[in-house]
Amino acid sequence: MTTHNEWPDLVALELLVSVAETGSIRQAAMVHHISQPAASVRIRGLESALQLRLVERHTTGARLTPDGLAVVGWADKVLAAMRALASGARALRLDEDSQLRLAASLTVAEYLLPTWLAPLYATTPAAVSLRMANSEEVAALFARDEVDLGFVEGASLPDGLQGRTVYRDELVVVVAPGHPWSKRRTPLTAAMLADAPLVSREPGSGTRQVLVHALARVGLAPTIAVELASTTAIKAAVGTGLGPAVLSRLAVAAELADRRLVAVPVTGLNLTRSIRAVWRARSELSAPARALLGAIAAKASVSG
Amino acid sequence: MTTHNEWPDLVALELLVSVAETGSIRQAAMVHHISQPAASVRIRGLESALQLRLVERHTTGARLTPDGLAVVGWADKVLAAMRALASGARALRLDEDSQLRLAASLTVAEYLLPTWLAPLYATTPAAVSLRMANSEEVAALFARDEVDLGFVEGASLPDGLQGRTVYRDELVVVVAPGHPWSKRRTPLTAAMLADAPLVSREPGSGTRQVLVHALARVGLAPTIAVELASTTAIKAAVGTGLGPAVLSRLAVAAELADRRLVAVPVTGLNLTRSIRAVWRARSELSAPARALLGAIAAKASVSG
DNA sequence: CCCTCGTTATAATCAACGCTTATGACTACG
DNA sequence: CGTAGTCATAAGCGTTGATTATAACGAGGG
Repeated sequence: MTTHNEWPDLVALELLVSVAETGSIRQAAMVHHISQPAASVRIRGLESALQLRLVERHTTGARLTPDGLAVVGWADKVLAAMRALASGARALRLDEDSQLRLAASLTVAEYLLPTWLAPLYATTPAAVSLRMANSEEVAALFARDEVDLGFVEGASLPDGLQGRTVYRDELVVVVAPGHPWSKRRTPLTAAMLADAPLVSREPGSGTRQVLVHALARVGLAPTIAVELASTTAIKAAVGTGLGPAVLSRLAVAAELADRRLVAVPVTGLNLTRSIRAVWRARSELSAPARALLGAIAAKASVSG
Repeated sequence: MTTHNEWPDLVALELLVSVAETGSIRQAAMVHHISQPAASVRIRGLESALQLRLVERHTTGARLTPDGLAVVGWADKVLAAMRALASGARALRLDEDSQLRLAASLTVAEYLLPTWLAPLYATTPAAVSLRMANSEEVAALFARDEVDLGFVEGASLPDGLQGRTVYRDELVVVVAPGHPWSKRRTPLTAAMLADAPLVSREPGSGTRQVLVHALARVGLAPTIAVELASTTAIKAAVGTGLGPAVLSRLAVAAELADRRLVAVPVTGLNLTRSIRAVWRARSELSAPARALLGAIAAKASVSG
C-alpha cells in the first residue's frame, strides 16, 4: 500500500478551528487564503480520515458537531506545539539571545500564558521554556538563576525581585445571542449561575479553579454539563447554544465585540484575580522578555 | 503567492526523530516504509523550510546537529499531541466508555505517564484527560468522583482506595560506547557524577528532580552542561558523545540492549522511586483503565 | 408571495508535488 | 584491497490538490 500511516492534515485542523470561530466553511477558507471548495474537500478529507462527522453543513453556514468540538480541543494543542516548534526554529536561525525561561503558577501557565505567547510567535522569536511553580518557588528559582521572568498571583513581592502588575483577569459569563439570559438587565445571582449547566474546561484549568473558588466562598458549587479541551471549542459550543460558559474577558473580547456572544452581568461574586510579572531587581530584561511584556501590555490595552 | 503559511511536514518530523534514534537516514526511511531518497529529500525539505542545518551527513551515517536535537525536542511534543488527537478520535468513533480521567503527581505526569500511554494509543483508544495533583489531593479528587485512576508516590494509601505498586523507577547513568566511563568496572562515586557535565531535561522534569534530590542528600548538586526538551533528543546527544546523562532505565532499555548506549554503575546514591496506582475500593475499573494497568505491567516485565 | 443574497456541493481541468527505481561517489572495516 | 554500508542525483510517472464555473438550497426582506 502506498500510505500506511497517514497523519491528519494540519491545514484541515486549522480550517476546522477557523470554522469553529467563524461559523462558516467559506469564511474559514478566506482566513487561510484558499478557495471555498478547497476548504470543503479538505475538511471532508479530515472527516473521512478520522471517520467522524465533525461539521453539520447547513445552507446557512456550518456548525461543529460535539465530536467536532472535541477534535478542535485536541487540534488547538497540536497547533500550539507546532507554533512552538516554528518559533523555536526561528530563534535558532536568527541566533539571538533568544532563550526565554519562564516560571508561572499552574493557572497562569495553563490559561493566560498561551494567550500572551501567541503574539510573540509572530514577532520576536524565542525558544521558550516554561516551568510551573507557585509564588514561593519562583523566588527560589530566581536565586538559582534558573528563570528570566516569572508570573505570580497575590500581593506580596519576594525579596530581590521587582515586578509589575500586568493583568487583572476578569471572568465573564457568556451565552449565545438567542439565550434567555442574553437580554437580562438585572444581574444574575450566584445561585442562578451555580444551578445553570455550564460548558467548561476540564478540572484543573485555571479559569475553572477561579470559578469554583468564587462560588465556594458563598457556599455554592458550579454545575458542569460539558467539558471541552480548549477555549476555542468552548466558545463554539456556547455559540451553538449548548449552554453558558465562564471565560476570561480577554478570551471572548472579539466575540463580544461583534455580538456572536453576549456577556451576562453577575452580582455577588468576585471573579477577578491580578497577575504580576516579576524579574530580578537591578537587572536588565532580555530582548524576548521585554517583547513578552510589551505584548501583554498591548493586549491588555486593546481588550481593557 | 500559492503557499503563504506552510507548516513543517509531519512526516519529516517523524523521520528526524527516527534519524536521532537510529543514526542513519536510510534506517529511518525503513522504519517508515519509504525509500531512502524519499526520506532524504523530505528531511532536506524540512531543513530548507526551517532554514536550519539539522543533520550532519556522513558517508558512515547521519548525526543530528545541536539545532537538530532542539528541533527533535519540539517535534516530540507535536507528535505526542497529534497522537492524542488520533487516539481521542478513535475513542469517539468507537463510542466506547472511553473516558479515562487520570490524576498523577507532576513527576509521574511529566515523565512516566507518556511512556505508559504510548502503547494505549495503539490498542485501546481512550479520551485521556490528565490532572496533576499530589498524593493528598488525589484522595479528594476520588471523593468528588473527578478521576478514575490515580498515581501516587510514597508508601501511604489513602482511605477508601485500593492500590498496586506498578513501577519501581530506577535511574541509570548512560554514556556513549566510546566514553571513558563506558569500560569502568568500579562504580562511580556520587562526587564524580556531580562533577561531570550532564545532558539533561529542563528543570522541573521528573527525572531531573529525582537526580537533584538524590545528590542533595549527600550534599552535592549536579552540573548541567546541556538542556534538551525531550528524552529522544537527550539519547541522541549522549550517543554523539556530548556527555553523560541520567535517564530512567525504561527509557534507555532498547539502547542498552544493542549497545548504542552503555550504563555506568554508581554507588552511594539512591536513584529509585516507587509509583503506585490507586483506584476506588469496592469498584470495578473501566475498560481503558484496565488496559492502561495492563500496558504498564507488560512494559515493566519487559524492561525489568 | 417572490426575489436576492449567502451558503455548500459537484464537476472539469491542470499544474505541481512526491515516490520509486537506477546509478554513482565516498568511507570504514576486515 | 575488496566488500558492505551510506548518502546524493537523475529520470519517469502517478496521484494529489488547487482553481474556476455551476447548481441547489434556505433565510430574510420588500
